[in-house]
Amino acid sequence: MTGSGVIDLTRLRRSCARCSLRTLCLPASLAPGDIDRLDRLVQSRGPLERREFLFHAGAEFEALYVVRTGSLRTSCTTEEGDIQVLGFHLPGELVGLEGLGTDVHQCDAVALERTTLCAMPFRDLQRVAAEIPGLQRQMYRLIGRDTVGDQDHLVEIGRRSARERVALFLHNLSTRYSGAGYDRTRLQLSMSREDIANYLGLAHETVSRLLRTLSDEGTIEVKGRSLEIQEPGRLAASAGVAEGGRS
Amino acid sequence: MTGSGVIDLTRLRRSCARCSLRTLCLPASLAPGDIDRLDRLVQSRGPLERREFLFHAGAEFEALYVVRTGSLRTSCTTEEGDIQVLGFHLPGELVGLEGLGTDVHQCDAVALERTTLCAMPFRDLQRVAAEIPGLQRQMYRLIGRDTVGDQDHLVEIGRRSARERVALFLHNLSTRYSGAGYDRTRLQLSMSREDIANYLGLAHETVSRLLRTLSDEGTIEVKGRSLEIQEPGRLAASAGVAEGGRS
DNA sequence: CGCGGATTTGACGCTATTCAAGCCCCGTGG
DNA sequence: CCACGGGGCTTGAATAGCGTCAAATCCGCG
Repeated sequence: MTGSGVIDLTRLRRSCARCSLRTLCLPASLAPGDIDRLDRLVQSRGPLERREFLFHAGAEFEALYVVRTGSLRTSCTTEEGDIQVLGFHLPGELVGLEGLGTDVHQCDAVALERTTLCAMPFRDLQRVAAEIPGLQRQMYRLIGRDTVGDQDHLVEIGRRSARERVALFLHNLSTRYSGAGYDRTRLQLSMSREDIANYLGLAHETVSRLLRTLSDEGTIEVKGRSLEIQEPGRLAASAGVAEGGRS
Repeated sequence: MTGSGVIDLTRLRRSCARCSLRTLCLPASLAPGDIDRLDRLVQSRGPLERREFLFHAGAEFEALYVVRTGSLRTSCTTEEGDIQVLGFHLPGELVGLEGLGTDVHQCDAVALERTTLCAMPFRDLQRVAAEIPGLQRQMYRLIGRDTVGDQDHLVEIGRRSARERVALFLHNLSTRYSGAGYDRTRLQLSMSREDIANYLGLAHETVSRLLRTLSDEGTIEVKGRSLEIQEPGRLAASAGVAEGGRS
């Protein structure tokens, strides 16, 4: 599991206090002493290689994870064997919440590229959070953010045309990446067209076609999985949102 | 549903310990003494009449709510003014979680019929939960259940035919109602066809047509908003799930 | 260099939407 | 008590948008 980047990772891992994602993550607005306590329970996890699973549906829920670098896909498989992609998890975002209710993970989580994470064993986290109100509060914030993310997903795929879905998807990705400190106009997609299609409730051919349409219009430029947003305003308009809006 | 009226309700409200929903709700697996503490912070709310709002998007997040009797619809409005129905909330289910992240409600919540609720001021709840591990644990369970509910919704509307969506919707309603102690075969729909359509990402005409189809097949019997499931097995099959399955 | 999976593109058909009209149910007021 | 009105629901017909199937091309990787 802990592949070849150990040294790097260890350094990165050393402390939440120095983590570039700390304002997005659990340490946000914690006192230095409290961050130290949190630090002691956070475990490095990974790197996971592409296609490697973080957990499977049915596995015991042991920890919450935050993506540090890379990305994951969560999905569940229906009885007929077809897959519904539930979400993509980018740096600074939480993974594993769905296990909270039953202590068993309800979906699969798989790395889309080389991915590093922080694991927070839930039992320990709970114990420490009970003593640090700010940490408790921040956990709830992350949970709330996650809930709102699910809502956004619903808004993406309910009663919208395929074109709007694709545009909204790109717009949301851009917003989320920029929140984690990445360039908001250049996206390196880590998921396949099939994944996107499945996430949006479309056929992968449709996704492909619509990327081309948006590209022909000059809104974006696509080359394989690298994508540049050339006209953010037009993209937002195609998505049916005000520029910079949340969903 | 719970008997005929007000007296019953008042008595029920008196204490979580006697509430018929307690095993679904926060008191689950709490010691009697702890239930008393919880009791002291829980406030009765309502009844809300049909069309009355519990909160609006943008309102300050003050409390979590659990539906006691009746039902609510949560929805959000996009910039173009069209509505996405996010969820229906039945007895024993949580409302208001989406406010957790930002301290501001992200959607509207409106009663679909006469509805009573328990309100748990979040500040107090947090304080007490910090001292009662079992309560904290149960809060997480409810949150997890909510997350899984959102996932189910996604599975309902992603990559499924209209027919499957409608069947799955009814199947889920039936499962949820029976979890709260109601008859699993007789449903009294509190939401309009329009609401259902919006929830499922369909046109209301389509919902109407498919209810008729299922009815013609003898799977269900529909008369306005009262609905009887005559062939649960066939309904589950139409929904594409194993009978009794979760989603 | 060549294989296999991912992506693109085209042609065609079906499903669900849209538009339009009529109906039913229920509450309201005469 | 019945007539009226209106919103919700149903039904029909025509259309468009998206899915399906099929084939070609691209690309990364061994």
